Amino acid sequence: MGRPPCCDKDSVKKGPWTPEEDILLVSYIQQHGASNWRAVPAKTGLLRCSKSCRLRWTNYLRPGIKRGNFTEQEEKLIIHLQALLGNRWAAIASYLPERTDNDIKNYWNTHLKKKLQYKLNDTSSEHCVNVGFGLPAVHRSMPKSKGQWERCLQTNVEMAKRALSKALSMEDPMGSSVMKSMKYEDSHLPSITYAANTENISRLLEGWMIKKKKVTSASTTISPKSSDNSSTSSQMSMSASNCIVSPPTLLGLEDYESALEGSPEATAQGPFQMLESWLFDESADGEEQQESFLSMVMDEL
DNA sequence: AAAGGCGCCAACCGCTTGGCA
DNA sequence: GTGCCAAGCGGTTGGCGCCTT
Repeated sequence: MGRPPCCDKDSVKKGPWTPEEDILLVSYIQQHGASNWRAVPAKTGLLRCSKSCRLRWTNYLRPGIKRGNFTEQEEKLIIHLQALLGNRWAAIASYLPERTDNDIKNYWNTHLKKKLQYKLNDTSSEHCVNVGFGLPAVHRSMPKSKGQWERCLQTNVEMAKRALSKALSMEDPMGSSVMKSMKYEDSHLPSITYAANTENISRLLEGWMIKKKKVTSASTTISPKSSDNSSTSSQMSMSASNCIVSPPTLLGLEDYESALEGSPEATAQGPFQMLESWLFDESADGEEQQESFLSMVMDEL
């Protein structure tokens, strides 16, 4: 007994979406909002399953999505965040306004992973941690012996902290530009580079975006993707924002904490203290701490 | 010019999570 | 407490286009 299919597979269309389908979906969502996906195929007449509709909207049609080449800044931020969070693409995407988790995941798998592997091969393999900025996830480069493993872990934690520090640093043009763009996103619209087949849709949505932007521009809360351009897309990214507070899951919490005890950085003052408790203390109110951490960082900018 | 290889990315699959009755 | 359903998420796949021979 396998899992039942999410939809009636015989009558469901698969493969690339046509512009006509896109328009049907967009106009439905304009009228009814992006909720109750199960009803979407029936109401729109689309021969697609609800999941497919949701995915199409989330990844390509929703306003405010930037497509095309990743900037160097975005690339660096992805690398840093991947080192911190692992393959939690939704969490990473929550720090990159305008990019979807799918996009980031694809970019990581096709470009960044290879790039980093190449760099790693270039550098010495004698140290247990070849992890600088741009390293794979913390849990990836685990040496075999326990002593090595612990040293490695400590270094990784420190690296991760440094990576975030760099990403958030005022001095670092990348960090500041990213954070500032998060803060002031509402004041200047990004250059949207939709793929050819969605260009028309984006034009179609333009008026709607402007209308929605007026409603949301009052919001000044600093949290990942908090300044999404539309109320609908805010809805869509809500879950992604919510999930960023969990610590990496492949290593035990105790391991992280014991590793931190041995690290001089563990006693660091300022934002890192909050970052650490945010990262490592699951029992705490993570969301609240995350908010205050980010607010603190933003205040410093 | 043609064929095969390869990389990229849109879309799918299926597991997990959260909400509700 | 339990089961069901909808939605979220990450891994994987398949097709298309570009590159190389």
